[in-house]
This record gives sequence, structure tokens and C-alpha cells, in this order.
Amino acid sequence: MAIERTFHPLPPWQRTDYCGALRKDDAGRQVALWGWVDGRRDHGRLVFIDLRDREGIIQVVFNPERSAPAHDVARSLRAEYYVAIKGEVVMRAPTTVNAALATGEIEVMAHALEVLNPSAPPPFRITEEEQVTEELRLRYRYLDLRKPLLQRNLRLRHAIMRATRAHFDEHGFVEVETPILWRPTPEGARDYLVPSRVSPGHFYALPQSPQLLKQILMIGGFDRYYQIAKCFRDEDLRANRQPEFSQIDVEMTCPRPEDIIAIIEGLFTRIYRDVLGVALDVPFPRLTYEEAMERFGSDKPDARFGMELRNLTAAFAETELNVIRRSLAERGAVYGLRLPSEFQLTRRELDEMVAQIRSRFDLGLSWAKVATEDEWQGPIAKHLGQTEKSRAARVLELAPGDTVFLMAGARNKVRPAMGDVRLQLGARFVSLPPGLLRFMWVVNFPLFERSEQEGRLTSVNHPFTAPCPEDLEALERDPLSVHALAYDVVLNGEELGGGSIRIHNSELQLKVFELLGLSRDEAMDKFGFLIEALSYGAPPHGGIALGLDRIAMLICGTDSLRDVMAFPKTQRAVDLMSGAPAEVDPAQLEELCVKILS
RNA sequence: GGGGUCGUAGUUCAGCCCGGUUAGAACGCCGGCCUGUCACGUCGGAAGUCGUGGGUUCAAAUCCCAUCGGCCCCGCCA
Repeated sequence: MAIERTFHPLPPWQRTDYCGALRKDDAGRQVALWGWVDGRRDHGRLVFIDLRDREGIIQVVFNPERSAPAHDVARSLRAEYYVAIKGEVVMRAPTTVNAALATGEIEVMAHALEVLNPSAPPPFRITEEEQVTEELRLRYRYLDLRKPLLQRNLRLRHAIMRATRAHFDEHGFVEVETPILWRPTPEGARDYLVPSRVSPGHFYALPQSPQLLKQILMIGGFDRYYQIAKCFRDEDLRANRQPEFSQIDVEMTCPRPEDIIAIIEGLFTRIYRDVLGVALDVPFPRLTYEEAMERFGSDKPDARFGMELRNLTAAFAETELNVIRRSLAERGAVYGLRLPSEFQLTRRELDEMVAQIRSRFDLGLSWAKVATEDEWQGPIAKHLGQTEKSRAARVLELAPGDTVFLMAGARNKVRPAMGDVRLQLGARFVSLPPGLLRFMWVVNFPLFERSEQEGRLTSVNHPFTAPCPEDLEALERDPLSVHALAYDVVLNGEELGGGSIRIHNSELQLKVFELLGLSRDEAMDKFGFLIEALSYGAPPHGGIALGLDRIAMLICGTDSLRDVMAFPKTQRAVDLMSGAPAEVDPAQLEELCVKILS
């Protein structure tokens, strides 16, 4: 057919209502609708169409006695045709009401119909009932987006962003945009690089976060800044990690940690109230890093269930068991975990868990079943002395039928491994109420940790984090003992964000770089602009950054980031719809002075 | 970089273990009939590079090897 017969760039009439928004109060009204054909039921004479738009579905009836031309066209409609109709809203006869539909008490008796665009048969039905592979969903993202799940999730995400902007606006924060083309940085994740045409051999990096830019905005006098910022990290993907994601980025002048904490508790309160109508309990509990590791074996504890770790080092002080004695001699520690008797693992499952912990953490997990306080069964049971068994039983509050897990070794290795065991047991046995929200702050992080791979100190947070003032004197003598003015906000075992008070003194900043193995010259080369900026009356400042996508995941009740992003990438960082990344024309590369090696 | 899992009509899946009919089903699609359906019904029809490549075999969707792609995880990443 000639294009001029089928291409209608302008609508034939204006829409009066959304399909899914009509209700029985609208009965008697003449309406004009646009929407997709969700389904067609053709009875030869009567034709029924389910018409769908973003608000929902309504049934449209075509009766040849009402309009023969419209009825004729209606018979040719197919799934996902985009059509405009005019008609009258009428009450359905009581026997024909569809209780499954919000609009089920009414229908539209059509007298005019225009096909605005036909559709090829879709590769899958636009309904949540059909479980289609993620690959196909991503390839035809525009069709998947029409489904209720993504419609709902992206609108919830919009509501989160709206609440965020309102909250910060009301507290005097200014939203400032920062560049996407920025400077490569040595620390942190792998950068996405963009070659510069006008400076051959030089590259921009897409920002991993606007960290330094927001600090410089404080130096630049904005006092209170926020931004919903796109961030980029070229690392491998996970269900909850995409290469490009959004942060709610915040910075303020002269804050105490409690000022940031209060602002963010206010933000979460606002988001949960506005988006879900849920009232949060504030303030959130605060745990020190040390306490979180000691009790949960994690710096992002899931406090929705118990089964906390217990320190059994004292209980095992006089043990005869060789493995444990050896690790205690090396200033190691012993930790235990109690699995209550109502939860039982088979021998096979226990063996699998032991093997898995060995391969992932290179640590030996031991277990025993408790018959009575002094009578344990299992591979290690007969090697355990009476003293440690009864001491451990007291600390862990063991009861007959319980399973006890034990692990000995260096504290900083045993605790995360036991934390992992705890999470596995929790996931396996504890059924959590869906609406349960356990927010918390984890504070008093160490400033540095030792990187085994690189054999040097690295920042736990980032190199711009300020040390606690009372630890300053230990900075050079014992850097690992220094605590940071840093705080993470955690919900249900998921880290939602983290922040800190920053270093605003150029000498201290240079000292920290030095401790991280960055010479004064290298530091000036890579961060000279920051050091220099700090020397011009930089006010003390600090802030936080929150993962918007993760917040959206939790609000939407999904465990995949792809369900809260309009156009996500696959695990190989590919966009299946557009085919990005793609090869480019050799002429483009030449202009950029870029050569492909392989 | 490593481990696991999946890949068969447009879609969802069966068949694969134990090699041997013309590779089936449902939904969808195409055509006919049907005035109250809403998972409409009904009659008929079309539809397949069994992800790809190689090997074993008289014979491969089926067994073996490699490879590509989706998902989950470790490493990596706040």
C-alpha cells in the first residue's frame, strides 16, 4: 500500500480519557481513546476488543448495527495494533460484568475506529502470565515495557526521584549537574574511557561517581548540593550491578555525621511515605563496624533474623583440638553459630556447605549436632573436650537437636565466612515477612585495610575520607588502627549508600595519599586540582551517595536491577535491543588516533 | 578469568539418560463459520538450520569436543 495511505502522523481526534481510567461514573459519556489491541474476540457479528494503554484495559464493543464501517475494520484488528476509537461508555449487563477488570462494570460501544499503526505479530504476549526468557524480553524491550510490571516499576522509580528532589529542595539543597566527560582516576573501579579527538592519545573517563566534583562544589560555595547522578564502572555485572547506574549524590558544608544521617533518614521517611504510604521508624539503629562484623560477620548486616555469630575464643582457650589450638596460637579467633533444632540439614547438605566454604574462603567449617549439652555428634565431636563444649553451649545457648557450626582462624577471615554461612542458613530456613524493613547505620569504619593482592594499604571507603580526629596521632604509627568518619546506610542486608566527612586540608590529603603508596609527585599529577582547591579556604565538608537503582529494587520488591531500569544491559554489558557496543567506522578511529590491536 | 545452568516451530515446553518412524503438544499465526465474549468457541491450514562448528557411528535433537548467547554465582566492583 502507498505510504500516503497508511502514514498518519497526526491523530484523527483528541483523546478524552485513558482506557484504564474509565469507571462506571463515566457511563453515558462520549469518549475518544487511543491504545493497543490487547486481544480480539470476533463473534462474526459482535466484535470485542480489549484496548490497553498505560492505565489499564477496557473492553470495546463493535456492533455492525451501530457502525458498519467500524465493525468491518474491527474484524481486521490484531494484537498490538495501535488504534483510536470513539464511542459511548455504557454499563454492562449484570451477567456480563468482568470482575477481573478494574473497568469490568463498563464497556465502550464504539462508533468510529482508526488504525493508527498496525503491528507485526509480537514475539510474546503483553501479559505477565507468559514467562518469556530474559533474552527475548531485552531484545524487544519496547514490548516488555508495555507490560504492567515495568510500567509499575518505572513509575515507582519516578515517584522515588520526585520525592528525593522535593526533600532536598525543601532542605535548601541545590541540584547541580556535573560532567559525564571527566578525568580518569587511579583508585577504584575500572574506568570507561572516551578518546579525545582534539587531544590525540588523551582520554576522558566517564565518572565512577561525582565524588571530587561535589567536593569542589563545596569549595565553590554551594554549601548544600545534591544530584541524581549517572555513574559508570567497567566491572563485571551481577543481578544487582549494572555498568551504568544512578546515585543520589549529596554533599554539604560543615556537617557532623549526625547531620547527614538526619537528612538521609528524612529522605527515606519521605520516600517510603510518598511512594508506598509506609511510615518508617527513625532514627535507624546504629552499629559500629566492629559490632556488625562481630555479630553478623558483615558490614551490611541483614538484621531481619537472628542466628548471630558468637565469639567462642575464650570458650576454646584450653582446647585440645589441634586445628583450633594452632590458630589460637597465631592470635586467631573461634566463632560459632547455632542452627535451632527446628531447622535440620542432612549430612549431605552439611558436607556440601563445608566444601563450599573451603573453596570460597579457604577455611575449615566444622559442625556438630547437639544431643545433650555435653554430648555432640559429628566428625569433630569426639575431639572436643568437655570444658569447651559446655562453655560453647552456654555462650551459644545450645539446646538438644541444635546444629552448631564452628570456625577458627584469623578474625578478619573467619567473621565474613561465618557471616556467609549465617546468610545461607537464613535464606534456607527463615521465612521473612515481605514488608519487614530493617534499616541501620554502620559507623566507625576503619580508614584503611591491607590489600593482599597489592601488598599495600587501600582505602576502605575512598582516599578523601577524613580520619577520626582522636586517631590522627596514630596515622603514621599504626594506620590500620585509624577509624574513618564514615557511615553506611544498610537495609535488609543490602548496602544502600555510604558517605563520609572529607579531608579539607591539603597536607592531610597528601599524607593519606602517601600512606596509600602515592608519592607527592604522583598525587599532584593526578589530584593536583583537588589539593590546590583545598588550599583556597576550602570549608570542611562531607556527604553521602545512595544507590537509586537498589532503592528502587527494594521498593519494587524485585531482586534484579533490570526490572527497575528502562534499558538495562546483559551480563556481558550488551544492549540486546540496539546491539551496543558496536564496531565503528575505521575513519572514526583514525580521527581519534585509535588503533584496534586484535 | 573461573564454576553452574539453560538453548528444539513465533512463544512456552516434551523428546535427549537408553542413538533408529515423517521431531510432537499447547498457545500464537493464516483462512472459514459464529450477536455477549473476556484464556471466546468451532472447522481447516501453514509453520523447524533441534544455538553454531567439528567428531564418533551404517545412523546424532539424542553420545563426545569446541564455540556462541541468556541467566545465577566466585574473582572483580561500594
